[in-house]
Amino acid sequence: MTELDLESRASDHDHQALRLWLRLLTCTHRVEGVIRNRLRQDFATTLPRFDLLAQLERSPDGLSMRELSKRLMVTGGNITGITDQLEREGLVVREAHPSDRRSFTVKLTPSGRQQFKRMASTHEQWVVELLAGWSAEEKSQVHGLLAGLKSHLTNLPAVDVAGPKEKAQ
Amino acid sequence: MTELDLESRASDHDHQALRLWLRLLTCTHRVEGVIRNRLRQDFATTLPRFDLLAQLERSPDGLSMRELSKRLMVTGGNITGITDQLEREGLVVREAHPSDRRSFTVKLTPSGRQQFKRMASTHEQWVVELLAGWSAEEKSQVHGLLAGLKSHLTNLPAVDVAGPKEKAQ
DNA sequence: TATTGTTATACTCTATAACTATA
DNA sequence: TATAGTTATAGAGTATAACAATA
Repeated sequence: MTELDLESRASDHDHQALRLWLRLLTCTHRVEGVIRNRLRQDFATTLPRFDLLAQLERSPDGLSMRELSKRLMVTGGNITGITDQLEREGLVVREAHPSDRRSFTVKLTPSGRQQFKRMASTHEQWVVELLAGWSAEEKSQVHGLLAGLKSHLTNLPAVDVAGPKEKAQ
Repeated sequence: MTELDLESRASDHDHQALRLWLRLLTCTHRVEGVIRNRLRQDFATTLPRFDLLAQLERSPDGLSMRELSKRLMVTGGNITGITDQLEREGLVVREAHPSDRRSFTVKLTPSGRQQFKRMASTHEQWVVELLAGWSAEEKSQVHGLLAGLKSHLTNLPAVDVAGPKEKAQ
């Protein structure tokens, strides 16, 4: 199986960008797949749920549904669904917004915060393990190189960008 | 950094891995999202369909369903579904296997090959454009660095790996 | 009128498992 | 019994659109 991945798609050619992209995709998907599997097996959770909790952990005052939707770059209906699950399980609560009665403030419960911290610490160990193919020096190099790519991607025309369509203006 | 004791250095490296992973994930997802959007808008197709065609393009004698399943690393039922679509659209055909009557050989039709070539060339231009944040020299660096990560990931215990569960033995 | 959030719905992608036909 | 492929089903994960309440 080692040689028969997506990357082999372009192996006959000398197309640098394409070969690089396929290798990048292969590596990222493999790491992501392991993390998804382990989140499910060890914590009975998923990446979007984990990401939502991670956002809340960084915002002790809580976040509105709208703000969560923007940060996770998915549409509101999905945030409603994930929040419903997490609230049922006692990890988060919706609190009434003090001044805007349309809005909720979603917060971690004490138990949710505690559970998330445990998950996050395990998750970080996984990432350390999975990226252990790189030395600290190499990690630093890749991190720097990715900064350049990231800034290039950020300057792309918005029409191309992934995620829900923002209303123009 | 050099001033820190071993313990904080280790912990700093841990955060390094996590930060690097999040940046890697962000960049990859952004590129992937753009490509998915454009495949849908410009060619009314999807990444798995594109990948299946790409495998067939590299195998002029065709591939069995089982072989496609292994190469795309998804289970057989999914290959049946994608192949059904592509066959309905005239891009591929199932041919009887000469000696094994259980098996099909899936091949590109002439029209499918032509259409795929057009898509693949456009797809490559997209990748070139999206990775233009890196110079040729930087692309080459990243490609080399990813080789190290890829080989580390390949040596992970199979139990962790993403994709369908292979029958042990 | 615009915004916040919910509901309903649909589509893609993927997995598991039961099944048929053949080896 | 084992394998190739199909079918059926389920569940993530995501989007769009219509809607109610409120701003």
